[in-house]
Amino acid sequence: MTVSKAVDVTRAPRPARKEGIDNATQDTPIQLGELAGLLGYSLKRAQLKIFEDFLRCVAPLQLTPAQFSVLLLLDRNPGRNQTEIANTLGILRPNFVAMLDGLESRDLCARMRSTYDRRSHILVLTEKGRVVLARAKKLVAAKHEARLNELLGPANRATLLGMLDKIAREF
Amino acid sequence: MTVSKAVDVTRAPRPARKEGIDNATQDTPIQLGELAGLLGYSLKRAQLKIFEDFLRCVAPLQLTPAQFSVLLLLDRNPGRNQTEIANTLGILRPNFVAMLDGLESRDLCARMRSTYDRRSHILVLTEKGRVVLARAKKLVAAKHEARLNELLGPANRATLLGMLDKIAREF
DNA sequence: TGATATTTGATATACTTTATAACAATTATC
DNA sequence: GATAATTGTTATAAAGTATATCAAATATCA
Repeated sequence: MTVSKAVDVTRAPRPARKEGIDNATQDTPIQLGELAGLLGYSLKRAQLKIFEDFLRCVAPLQLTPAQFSVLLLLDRNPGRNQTEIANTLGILRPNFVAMLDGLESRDLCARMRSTYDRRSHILVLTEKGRVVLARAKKLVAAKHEARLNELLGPANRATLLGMLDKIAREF
Repeated sequence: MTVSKAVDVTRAPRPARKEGIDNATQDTPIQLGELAGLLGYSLKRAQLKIFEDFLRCVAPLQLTPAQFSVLLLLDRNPGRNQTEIANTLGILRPNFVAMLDGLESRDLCARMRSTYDRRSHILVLTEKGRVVLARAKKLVAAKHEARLNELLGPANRATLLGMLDKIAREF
């Protein structure tokens, strides 16, 4: 229904050539044009690639990047509640509930009512959570980040990280 | 229901101090820890920031980054069909249909049946589409990319772009 | 040539991510 | 002590992303 009437887009029907403009360009690669200079475009494509690789590397542990980041934060910051962890990661509190449900049902972390503010749930890693996190760290370092180092070199990798952090913080 | 029993996580109830571990850490900023060294994490945060800014800068034209990228490709690559454009942008063909419906309903582009392969829809920018794209390019260059140049400097921006492209292509 | 396979755009559908409003329980404020 | 704010939660919706399937059209090849 959104399809317009059939129109010949070829500049002119040339009987001598068998192909119109749409066929003539078929073997030519599509030009990205100014898209190749757009930082946001490259950023998005690179991010997708890196998340794909992260998922592959850590597949044996069935952890997404977001789940891994939660476990990391819980390990480094004991005694924090849901709101604090979610805010730090840019996760909205309502969405963090289901995410924690998943981690808790796998016995990777636990919620405990704070005795000082009974509204809060203090988040802690379980023993299994610590084990899984340790394994995940090793996989990420040995497979994921190592592959990045191989591609960019340590110095470039550090430079890249610095610029990305600057954008994330100051932009 | 997923909430575990109330447990006091404070190491020991010390009567002399009014605050347990969960309260004592409340004024301390959360430590990102190794999260700060994870490229994927910084990449994601930076990408979100950049897309937010893109949306702000181009808000008068009501274009998302994805829509902008489609218009750019159509302008540079006349005579291509939906599959070619969608594949280039990493958009799945079924999802590209609704996206094109939106652009076509705003008279920014049009589908035309190819006379050489009547299965295909040749995509073309409308006159309005060209005008809107030109305005969008100016907004992006003058506001969005200019701000990035200000933050990073032209040389660093080019370096960043190069590394992101390398990741997107070779990783 | 004609039967079979492939391609194209489209529909239906589902899952994930992200976003907002509202609620009960609890705590803070004045 | 009344009112406001916070916490975790539920419900819900809008995007984004993914797969299977279909009819029409084209390609393949025996």
